Parts: sequence; structure tokens; C-alpha cells
Amino acid sequence: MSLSSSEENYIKTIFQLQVNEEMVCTNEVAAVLQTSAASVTDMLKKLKAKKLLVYEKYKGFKLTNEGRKIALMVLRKHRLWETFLVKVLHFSWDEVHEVAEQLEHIQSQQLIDHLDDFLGNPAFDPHGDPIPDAAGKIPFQSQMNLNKFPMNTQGEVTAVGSQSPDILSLLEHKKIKIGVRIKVLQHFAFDNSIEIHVNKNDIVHISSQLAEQIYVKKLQHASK
Amino acid sequence: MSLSSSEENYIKTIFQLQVNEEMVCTNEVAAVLQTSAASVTDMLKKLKAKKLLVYEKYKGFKLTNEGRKIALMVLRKHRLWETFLVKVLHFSWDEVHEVAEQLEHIQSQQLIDHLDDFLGNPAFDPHGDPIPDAAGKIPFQSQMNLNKFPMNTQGEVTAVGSQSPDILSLLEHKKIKIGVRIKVLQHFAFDNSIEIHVNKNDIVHISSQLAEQIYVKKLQHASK
DNA sequence: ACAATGATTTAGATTTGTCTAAAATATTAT
DNA sequence: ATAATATTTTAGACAAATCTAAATCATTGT
Repeated sequence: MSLSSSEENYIKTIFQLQVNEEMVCTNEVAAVLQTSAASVTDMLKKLKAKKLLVYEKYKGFKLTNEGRKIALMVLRKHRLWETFLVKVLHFSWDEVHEVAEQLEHIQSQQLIDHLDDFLGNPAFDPHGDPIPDAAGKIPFQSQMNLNKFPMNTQGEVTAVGSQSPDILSLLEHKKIKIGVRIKVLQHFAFDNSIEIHVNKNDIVHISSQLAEQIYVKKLQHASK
Repeated sequence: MSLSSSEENYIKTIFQLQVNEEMVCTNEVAAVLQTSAASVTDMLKKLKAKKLLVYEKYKGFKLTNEGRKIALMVLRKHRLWETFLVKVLHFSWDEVHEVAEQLEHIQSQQLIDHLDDFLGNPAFDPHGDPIPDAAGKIPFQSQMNLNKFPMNTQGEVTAVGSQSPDILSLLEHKKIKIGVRIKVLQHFAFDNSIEIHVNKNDIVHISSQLAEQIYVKKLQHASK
């Protein structure tokens, strides 16, 4: 049973909205997919008929195991293609998304297996997001994007996504380099900027564009 | 103005059917695309409205310059992807077509430019077909597939498409190797097999599958 | 020349994915 | 508690690409 690009996009979106076991609602999906709530309802009926999600009118919905499996495969393809575009075809990180959105719907198991091998079975894509393996397993994400790092948690900078001079000079100015300790103090919803502690001394403000380029791992607390 | 996959497939098919300046007819296209003549007519109207072909009811049709340009770009993408699949992802020559049919419709000029550069701007794909360049120019095909070689013309074997032991042992048995002179004597429509002269002595029979793997270039006649 | 045959087009229907407007349901505020 | 508001679903329509069956045009054989 193979799905249309449209069906795959809905499933991927629902998967990404349903962190934990929460139900997802119609408007959220409509907002992400830039479509009308009515269109979402139409698609929900179809995906329910295919047993890819559980859904009751007016009550919200979430993916079944089968649906989750499909979402993971689409995500796998998307992230492998992004890796290919950046590592092999030398796209920059901000140019890959639109193209990967198309490539993720190519139907060929062989293609994705060979691509995975050619890339050396990467565990993370250029944005630092984990790439599900062929069985759908997501690698443990010791490193994660500063944008997604929990607040008030000790972290250590592990990598920078881009090597452009503009980013490096900005990082230097803010005294951020690989190995420094950070803690997210506050998040501003307006522009997704954040305020962080650097080395327990300085408090600096980081734009969402910059945070996107900084990877961090959690540190174990000495005290408990 | 961007076209749907379906429109691109029709244009590509019509381009390949219209060798020389001949008109193409509805049934030919329907046969190649495995669809009904009625569907072809519907699409012809649409492509005519977009000025991609000239068409008069019941009289046949052919592409405009604009239509030809699009066909060449689709062909370029198809053949670059086939090259990628064989050379980089180690697909065998008979596995690439279906996947390339999907990949050729990905919309991104940047993608195809980068892919072309990554592959080293190849002039021919793994089947020996010429790859149009970014301007739509088709490289001169000194080497061509034995299946497409004209009859009663002196040729010289220049390459073999696959290095599999099965093919090599068959070629040895038929005394065919790089450099030998050949001439196509007869073509059998039933199975697309051919009968050829090898080194002006032996007459051997070649299946279409084998001919597909043999590349030949024309030799200038000493006499004229 | 014209009847038979073949090719092409039209007419009308279907599927998929979308839309807007209106109706139904749920939530929130006073 | 119930009126106002927000969310979700239904109803009906549309565009793209396809189909079948019927009608139209072209070609061919005698």
C-alpha cells in the first residue's frame, strides 16, 4: 500500500505535532500545512479509513503504530536527503528544506538504502536532528539544537552548524566556543530568541537564527 | 511557469517520438504512456493552450521551440539521475529507470546544476544516451548504443556497458571485444535482436539485451 | 464512390485534493 | 448557566488527470 505525497505530508506533520502521547487538533495541522481546517478534516477521514490514525469527530486524533512507522520513514528520507544535499552537493543548510520536501516522496526502498550506505549511515542530519534507521529506531540524541534545549539545564556546546565567517565572528563576540557551559534562562516567543548564561558569568542574548547553528549536549548534575 | 509531472511526461514522450520534424499522432503517445487516446487528446488541448505544441484536430501535432526546450531539460534531469544512480549509488543499469522517472520531476534548478557538477558534467548516461547540457545542447554522439546503430554501416566497438562475468563470457564466445569492426546486417522486429558481421568474417546473432550493453562508433569509409 | 475500418475527439463520469460558506459542536467568560 | 466565541465538520463546488462509451473524422479496399 503506497501513499500519495499529500497523505505522507499529513502523517509527517501529525507525527511532529504529537510530542509525547498528546492528541493533535485540526487547526494545528492546518496552520503547519498552510491549508484550511476543512481540508484537514477530509484527509483525517481518509487516513482513519486506512487505519493510520485514531480519530473521533471533534475530539482530536493521533497516529496508530502503522501511521507512526510511515512518519518515521518519511522523516528518515527527508533527513537523509538533507544530509546528501549539504554534504555531497554542497548546499548550505538554509537551502535544503524545500528540495528535501520533494525528494522525501520518491518511492524506492532500494534508493534510500543505497543513499544511506553511501552517506555512511549518518545518525544526525545537518540541522542536528536524528535520522531514524531502516527499522524506524531514532538514535539517542546526546547532542541537540540550542533552539530545542530545555530551560535551566546545564549544557555544553558541542558543535557549530556552519563555518561561515559571519557566524564565527558573532560567536567570538559572544564568547561562545566548543566546550563552554551554557544554560538557557529565558525564551521569547515573539522572535524565538533566547537569553543564556555563558560560563556562569555572562548573560547573552541569542537570535533564533544563531541558536539554530549551535549544538549542545546535556551535562549530568553533580548535585541531585 | 512550472509543469506537473504528467505534463512533463507527455512532453518528453512526444519529443522522443518526433525524430526529425515528423508529426506525432495520438495513438503513439497513448501506447507509450499506457493510457487511453482520450486522455492524450485532453492533454494535447492543455499543452496547446500553453503554447508548448502546435496541434490541429485529427491532423497530428509536434512541439514548439518552448516545448522542445522543456523536453530537453526533463531528459537532462532523467539522464543525470540515471548516471548518479549507477555511478554513485551502484545501481545496476536495469534498475535505474523507474526511480529516474520519479526523480526527473523534482523542481530545483540548483539541484540539477549541483548534481551535474558533482558527477563531473558527464556527456553520456550509463545507457550511452547523450545528456543535454544546461543550455539544452546535445553532445555529439560519436559513440552510440549498438541497438541504435544504423544498418550496413562500418562501426567499431568502443565500450561495454557492464563488467558482469556473464556478459564478458558471452562476448568472448562471440569474439566481440573493444576495437573489433562490426556491421549490422539485419534487424528482427519480433525480439529486437540483430545479426551482425564481426571482423568481416563471422556472422553472429545478438539479443537486444546484449546489444544494449555494447557501444559502437561509426567509422569513416575509405571509399566514397 | 462509398462502405468498412481505424484513428481521434467529445461527452459524461470518477478520483484526489483542495476550497468557501454554513452548520454543528466545544469552550470560555461573565 | 448560558451567551459569545472558537473550533471542527458538513455541504457543495472546482481543477487536474484519468476513464468508458459514443460520435466524428480519415483512410482504404473493392
